[in-house]
Amino acid sequence: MRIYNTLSGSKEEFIPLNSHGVKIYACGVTVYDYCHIGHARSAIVFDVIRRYMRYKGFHVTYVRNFTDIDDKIINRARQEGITWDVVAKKYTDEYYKDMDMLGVGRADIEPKATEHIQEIIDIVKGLIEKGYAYEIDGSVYFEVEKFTGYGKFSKRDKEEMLAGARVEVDERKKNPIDFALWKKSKEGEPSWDSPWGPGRPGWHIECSAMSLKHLGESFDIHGGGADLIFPHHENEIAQSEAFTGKPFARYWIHNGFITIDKEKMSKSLGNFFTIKEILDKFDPEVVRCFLLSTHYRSPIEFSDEQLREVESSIDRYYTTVIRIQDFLEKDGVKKESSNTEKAFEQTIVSFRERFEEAMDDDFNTALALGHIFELIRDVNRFLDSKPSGPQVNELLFKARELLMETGDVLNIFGRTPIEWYRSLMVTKKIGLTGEEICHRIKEREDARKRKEWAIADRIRKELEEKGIILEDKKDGTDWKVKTG
RNA sequence: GGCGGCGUACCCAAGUGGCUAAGGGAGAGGUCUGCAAAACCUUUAUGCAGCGGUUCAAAUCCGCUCGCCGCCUCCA
Repeated sequence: MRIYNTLSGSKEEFIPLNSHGVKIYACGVTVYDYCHIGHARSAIVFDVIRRYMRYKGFHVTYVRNFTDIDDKIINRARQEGITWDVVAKKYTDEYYKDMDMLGVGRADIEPKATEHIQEIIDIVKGLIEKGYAYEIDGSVYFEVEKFTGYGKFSKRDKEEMLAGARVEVDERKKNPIDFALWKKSKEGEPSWDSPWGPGRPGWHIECSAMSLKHLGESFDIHGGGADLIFPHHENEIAQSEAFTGKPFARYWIHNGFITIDKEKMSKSLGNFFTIKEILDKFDPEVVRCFLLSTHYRSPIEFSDEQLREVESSIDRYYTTVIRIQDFLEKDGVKKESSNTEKAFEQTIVSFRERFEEAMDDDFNTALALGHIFELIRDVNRFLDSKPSGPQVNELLFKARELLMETGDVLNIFGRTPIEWYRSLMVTKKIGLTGEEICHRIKEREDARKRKEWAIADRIRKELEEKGIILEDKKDGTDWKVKTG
């Protein structure tokens, strides 16, 4: 398995510290507002990485934190006239709702900053003792100049940073780029007791404390959005390595951004969509598949049009599943096996290899999806050849299993076609019930028996206008929700 | 200004030295169908922003130019 490591700026063979266990820490969210689709991307990317690692047989310990105390939470609490912990609780709950919808699994450990105050204080104390940090008036800062490798990770010149940026106002830090480990609380702000008086943790220190506690001094993978590379991860490395004297994370994985009109989606620009807003219009599987249809490090341009296209492509999968089911239920006459059957068997045999090859290459989900859709086409082609023979059912069964198994790594394709259409009825706001549709189909079937085509066609058209497509098959008429 | 990334068909998107440049969506034509839908087949890049170079061989490596974006402040 090869992974692009931000640390080296190139793809590296992945070798876990421990041959069977992989330890992953991903930076989670600050719970002060609803999550937007960018948060979803990061969560889904690491969810897939973790799933694929498990698929490959690794025992994964996955840690993803919540930042539940920080300036933004305090500000939000002030705005809403409630306490900070109520804000944190509310948006943590909302986060879970969103992630559950999107099929993002819970991490094995989900630590919160405020549950690790003692660990944080211990590290800050240790850093002061080792001479890497200093206290000024109840706040503690990390002294960047003391840490030799500072800037290496984000490829910034430390000397230049130390010399420049003197715009800092009213700070008594030794150097403007020194960053807070512990912040003295102002009157009325939430605070915890510490050797330096009442205060709260700085932003970066919580991740050092929580990863150290739950994964140890050195672990395999650390990740998050690419905007965390500097200063967050640079600072985390400095703190952690200064404190433990050991190398921190071995592989650093960063996902790219979602863009709107080519610009980064962000809170400050206001060009964002919340997960809730999108899920009101699109099925979660569509969102998930959309986010996986581009390599995780590349930017993705968000648009409804793209989502609709993905919706149509997922429908292609479920339509094929229906075809397989119809075929398996028929259980036709058994004959000699044919050449098409042998070719199809080859496709199936090589499929898993191609899927893994794609995923092994820095989690290339876009390519993996390409292989999946290639298999779907081959299944359809095989079915069109009207195959018969002792092995046909077995092959189709195997193909369906492979699609579901690889889909499971991406956590897509996990439902039945019926569930898919039921969900589309809701997201596409089809103003009809299944019973009403069946009733119309029955009427149309009667008309067809009488060969009253005009009536039959009118019913078809009516339903289509409401978003329902009819499919006449040998033994009856099926319906589905129109996509795209 | 410093550092980094991107530019592949009508749209999205893999591919980063060598078989016919994946896959999805859209369009056109066809097979099938009472008509459809679905599926399949054919078709839409002698071409990978432009120019030059390295090489037997480049979308893929190097240089320059143009265009777009990100980080350098909180940020997934």
